[in-house]
Amino acid sequence: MKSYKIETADLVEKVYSEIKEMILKRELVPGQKLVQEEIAGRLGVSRTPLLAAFSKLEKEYLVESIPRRGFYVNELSMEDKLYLFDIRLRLEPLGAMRAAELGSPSEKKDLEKIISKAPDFNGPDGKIKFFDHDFKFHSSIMIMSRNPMLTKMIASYNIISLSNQHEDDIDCSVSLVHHKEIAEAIIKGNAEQAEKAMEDHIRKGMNRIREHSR
Amino acid sequence: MKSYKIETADLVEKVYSEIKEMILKRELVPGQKLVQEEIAGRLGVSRTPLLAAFSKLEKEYLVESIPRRGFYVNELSMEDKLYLFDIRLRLEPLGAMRAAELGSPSEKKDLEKIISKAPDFNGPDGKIKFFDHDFKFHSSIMIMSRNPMLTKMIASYNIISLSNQHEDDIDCSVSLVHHKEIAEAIIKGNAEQAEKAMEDHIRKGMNRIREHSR
DNA sequence: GTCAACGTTTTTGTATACAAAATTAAAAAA
DNA sequence: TTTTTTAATTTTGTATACAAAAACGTTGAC
Repeated sequence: MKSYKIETADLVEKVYSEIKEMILKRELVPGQKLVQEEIAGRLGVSRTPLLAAFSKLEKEYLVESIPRRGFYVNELSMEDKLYLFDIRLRLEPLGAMRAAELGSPSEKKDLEKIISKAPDFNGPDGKIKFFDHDFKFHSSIMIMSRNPMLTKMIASYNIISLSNQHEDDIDCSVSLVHHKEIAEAIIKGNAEQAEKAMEDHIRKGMNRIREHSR
Repeated sequence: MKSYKIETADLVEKVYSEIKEMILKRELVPGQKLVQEEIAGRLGVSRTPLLAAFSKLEKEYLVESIPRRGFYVNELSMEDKLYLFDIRLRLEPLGAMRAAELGSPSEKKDLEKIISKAPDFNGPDGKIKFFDHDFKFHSSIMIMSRNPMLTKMIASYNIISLSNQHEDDIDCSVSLVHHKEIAEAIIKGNAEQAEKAMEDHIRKGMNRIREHSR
């Protein structure tokens, strides 16, 4: 049945964020083919807005289009991951620096809260919870940077980076210590220290990936 | 008449680049409404691939979607441009550094050639020619960086073209001196120097824009 | 002459239709 | 059995159809 009521302001945008979220939540996993009718059915839309949403996601490296074959959740090779890290290694420290300079007191309080209210990451779904926490932490810093373009860019890179990360190559406890250091520098308003701490954090992640490949 | 032959590998991509070119060449001007049937007719496609192309362009900030109103060519504000510059200031030095480390001898020769074969930028269309030259110079360094994501990112955000658009009286000669310094460092394989020189160059451009706003 | 109300036309948003390509399944050959 | 061929099915790419919203024009009131 064809319904001609306009439910949302922008269906393409809605579909786009829903798929993005599904990728972050690992309901859609790297390498998986996105069969259009299936996804469309699941989201209750037709293929027209879906195509537009896929095209947006493609620009963020979240999905890959293989002509005449379809769209796939992007699966990063080792090299791809390192390329992405090279970029994150430059951009996230910038974000942290700006966050220290420009973040509002209330934002700083929220950041503090994210750190202190971190749940327990042991247990069966601990890794998933950690991914979620990690994403939230990084995102909120980018938002604090007051550079909306940077925020959007980093958000998508982090999603694809996280979704391609193997569960066994993360070490929550180490990351949490880094996070705390970064947050402290930002809250203090020490831009240089925040930048450096973030750079360190990303570099460690990069090294872990590099080691894991051997 | 409905033709069901597949002419191109990817029509969305083709339409996207055609519109992008029209915008960058100012055949479509900021603020202009992109009436779908009209553009579709002009490009000989239907509105389905057009919507996807618009959605991609929206992610690059080249067009803006106003729900139920349509798509409009977007004009970047001064602030937006500075946000982009902040990003560019981090990414292009990275590209220059990697180019110095990883660029092949033949690529270095080509870069040398771009510098030495620079045309005369005086005269009526000198500005256009300079933009073209500038774009080629920066792009080829990004390609030399061997990081395809970085290359695509810089290209897709049109960071280079957009930064220039703004300047009515750029000082070619200063830029050309910078370019020469950057190229020399890259050719020598001095990564650190290349990085620094590029950072300097971008920062100068940024300052020019900033001053221009007052 | 300005403005409001109403009808007409255009344009958008989204579903659907359908040819061609890709995939899968089935049948035939080695 | 394994491989190859061929037919059936699914899926993609893109045009088209059509309801709802927006834009435009016209008439009539003030």
